[in-house]
Amino acid sequence: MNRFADVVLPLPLYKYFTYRIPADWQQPLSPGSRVVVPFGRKKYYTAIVVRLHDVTPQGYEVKEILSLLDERPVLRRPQLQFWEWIADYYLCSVGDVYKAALPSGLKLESETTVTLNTEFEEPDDDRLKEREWMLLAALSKKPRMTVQELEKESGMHNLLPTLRLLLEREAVFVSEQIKAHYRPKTETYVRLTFAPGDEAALRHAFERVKQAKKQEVMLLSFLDLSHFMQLGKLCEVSRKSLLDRSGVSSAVLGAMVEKGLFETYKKEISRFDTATLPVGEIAPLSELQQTAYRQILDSFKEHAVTLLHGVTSSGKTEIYAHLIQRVLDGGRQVLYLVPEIALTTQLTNRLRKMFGDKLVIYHSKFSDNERVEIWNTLLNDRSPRLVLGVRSSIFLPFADLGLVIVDEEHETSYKQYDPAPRYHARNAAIVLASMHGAKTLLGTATPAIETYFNARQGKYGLVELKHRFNDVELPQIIPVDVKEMRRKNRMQGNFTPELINRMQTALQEGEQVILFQNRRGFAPMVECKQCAWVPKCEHCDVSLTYHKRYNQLTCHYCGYTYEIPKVCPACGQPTIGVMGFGTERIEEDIARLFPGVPVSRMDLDTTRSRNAYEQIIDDFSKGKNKILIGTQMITKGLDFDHVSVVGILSADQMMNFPDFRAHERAFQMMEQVSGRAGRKNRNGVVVLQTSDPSSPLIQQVMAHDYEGMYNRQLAERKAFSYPPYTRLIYVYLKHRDETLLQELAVRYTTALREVFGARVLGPDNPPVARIQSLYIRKVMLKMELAASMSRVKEILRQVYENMLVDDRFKSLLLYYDVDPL
DNA sequence: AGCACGCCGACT
DNA sequence: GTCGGCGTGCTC
Repeated sequence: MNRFADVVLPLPLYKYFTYRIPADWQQPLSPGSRVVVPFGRKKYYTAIVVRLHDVTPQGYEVKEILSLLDERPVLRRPQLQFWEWIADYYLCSVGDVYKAALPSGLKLESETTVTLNTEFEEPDDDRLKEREWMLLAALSKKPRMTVQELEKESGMHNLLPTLRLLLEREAVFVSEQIKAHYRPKTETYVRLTFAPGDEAALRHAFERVKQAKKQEVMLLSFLDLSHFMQLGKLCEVSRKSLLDRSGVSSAVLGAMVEKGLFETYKKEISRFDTATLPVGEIAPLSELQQTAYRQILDSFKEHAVTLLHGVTSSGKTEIYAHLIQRVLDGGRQVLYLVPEIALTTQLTNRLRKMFGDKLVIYHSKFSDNERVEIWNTLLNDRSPRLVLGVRSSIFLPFADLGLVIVDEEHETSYKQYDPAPRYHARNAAIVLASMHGAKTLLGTATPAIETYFNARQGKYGLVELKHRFNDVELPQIIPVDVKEMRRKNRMQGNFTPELINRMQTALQEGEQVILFQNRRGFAPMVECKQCAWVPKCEHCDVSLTYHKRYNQLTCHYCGYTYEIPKVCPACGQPTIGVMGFGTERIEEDIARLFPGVPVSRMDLDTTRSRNAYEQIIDDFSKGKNKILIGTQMITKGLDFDHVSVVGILSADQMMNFPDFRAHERAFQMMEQVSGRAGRKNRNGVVVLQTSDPSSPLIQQVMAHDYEGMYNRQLAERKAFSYPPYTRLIYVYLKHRDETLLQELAVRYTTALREVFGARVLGPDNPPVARIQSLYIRKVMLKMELAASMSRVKEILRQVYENMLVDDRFKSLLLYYDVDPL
């Protein structure tokens, strides 16, 4: 047996730590197992064994593993390798990945608890100090507390020095408790104290309850529920169901337990409904879907990744279902990734009907206990399963993936932005799939430009579905010139007469309306009130952001600043101003324009709770509300049958967003919301309010011309060296002293520039310049595709090392965002 | 990430 | 003079 184990700790540390395996351990340790190890002076962490060896470490004293938590590893084979890939690619520590990957119920952490010594008396010659007094007073309220609780209770900070003094006096005791988060759910069960089928004992039991009517009822109920007479059956009944069935109080049951007829015990149960569900039929595919299905299978023969580009409502889900069925039949597992907001009951119910209990759902709103159960379910068997999950479900312990589906692959919520690991679940899933020898299918109506580029280059396979299911037509899009309406003074709040009229007609006919308002931008922008001209950066082709503090315009790509022009360069009028936002105003406008019409709003504010989102959707699809106002959220995976009008309140806000992906995003959003109009044999209309109806993007949206948008964007990306022609890495620097931060950021950027030249942009002062009292600077790196990423990362590490020569640099917080969105 | 050690300003 | 604030370094 090996003597040492290298482990990952759930900390942002860029190395593995070596511990001694206790010599007397009988059970063999294996990589992927959890062990509890001491770390630092007093902490204990759950670490994961990465490898075992016999090389005695030099230069420090090795500590011993405290305990082994698992008989069998909690990770399956490619998982550690997958973690290492993510850490390496996204420039973070494996510990960061570990933290994100494992449900916290599987990560025990030590916690210091403080206990009051009741024997303690204050000595006369060495009085307690005030802080000591206060601490003891707080502790006397509850003689046993964690340090965190004590901090809260006493209202004091920095307790540890005081606590140490008290410890020396033996006024308190402290101990490290290892806290297990996961608690299996239990239920009380009841069984008879004699074996099933023991007729004599049963007769005797009836004798004993003859005098007690209620007890007799309970006994009969038990026999009924437990099928006592059927031999070979396990005779147990949950306490709850027994009480329900018999209609007798729990006191009666208690009396029978006293008599020694019944015994009760706790049993671990699943938090999920485990009733075996019938596996339903999957609807046959239409001819077009059938063709696409075959094309996908063909494509998989040559490509590990295939893009299914199918217009909205073309029935992609049915195609997925058939592919899933095929893989499950082959005995392998499937991961079906969806963006957070697309995981609706509409979708889960459909899949439940098709795949019954083979379907496992993994949602961020599940409690931690539920997540542990899902983890264990996958860990404990390798049967074919379909996992429907959000971003983080790529970390589940799959036994044998045969297929990964990434639905709505263009969705930006697949990228984790904060905290580390800053990974893209679509791209990571592709790597995961290849580690399993599985295929990946990316599906969307509006592919990310990077993805479509890969497909066009032949790196991915490409299958297109250009028609909607049942030949429903794509909605008609009517652009309305807001600028003109404003000039003619015909706007009513944010609404053009065209939109109001369309809404009126729809409502009169009993139809519903969806209004789409892009999320309130956090980057203030400047525009010409007269002609809607928006200033752009000469070098980056990106709208400029307005910095109130300096009364300047900045490009948040290259950091270049501009003065605000006094008159508009386009129309010559002195009408330049900061763009207004009016999210809540929409609701007010509606109340005035359509008094009495029931409205609901769906955005981050109104969907915080676990059920609010479902509730809003449910109310709307049942017709309780007639108008739904929403942000991006409403664009996802929702099928409403009575929506005939979709209003896009301001295309400008999306198009002018200070981001090189603004047009791509705007197109995707508009195309996706349009898809909500007119389903079920009816055509819908989309009213698109814009100040520039003739702009190419608006034209492309009108024609549902993804290709056109793609080609035009690609040309711009090439001209300005953006992805997919380059790879981006952002370096974030944070410090609470802004002057120092600025100085160091400039020095860091200069150092990077010495190596990478013009590929380095910045430092930029992002619009959200301060988070939690830390100021932020952002440095951008644009690398050619041909550049060796490992080399680039090596240089980044090197430059950072070199900077550390200056002591002040050590207090700087630095992290990377690879392939940022 | 914590946690301990060590050096400086606001109180006794 | 002491105490507690906070910057810095280390953790197998």
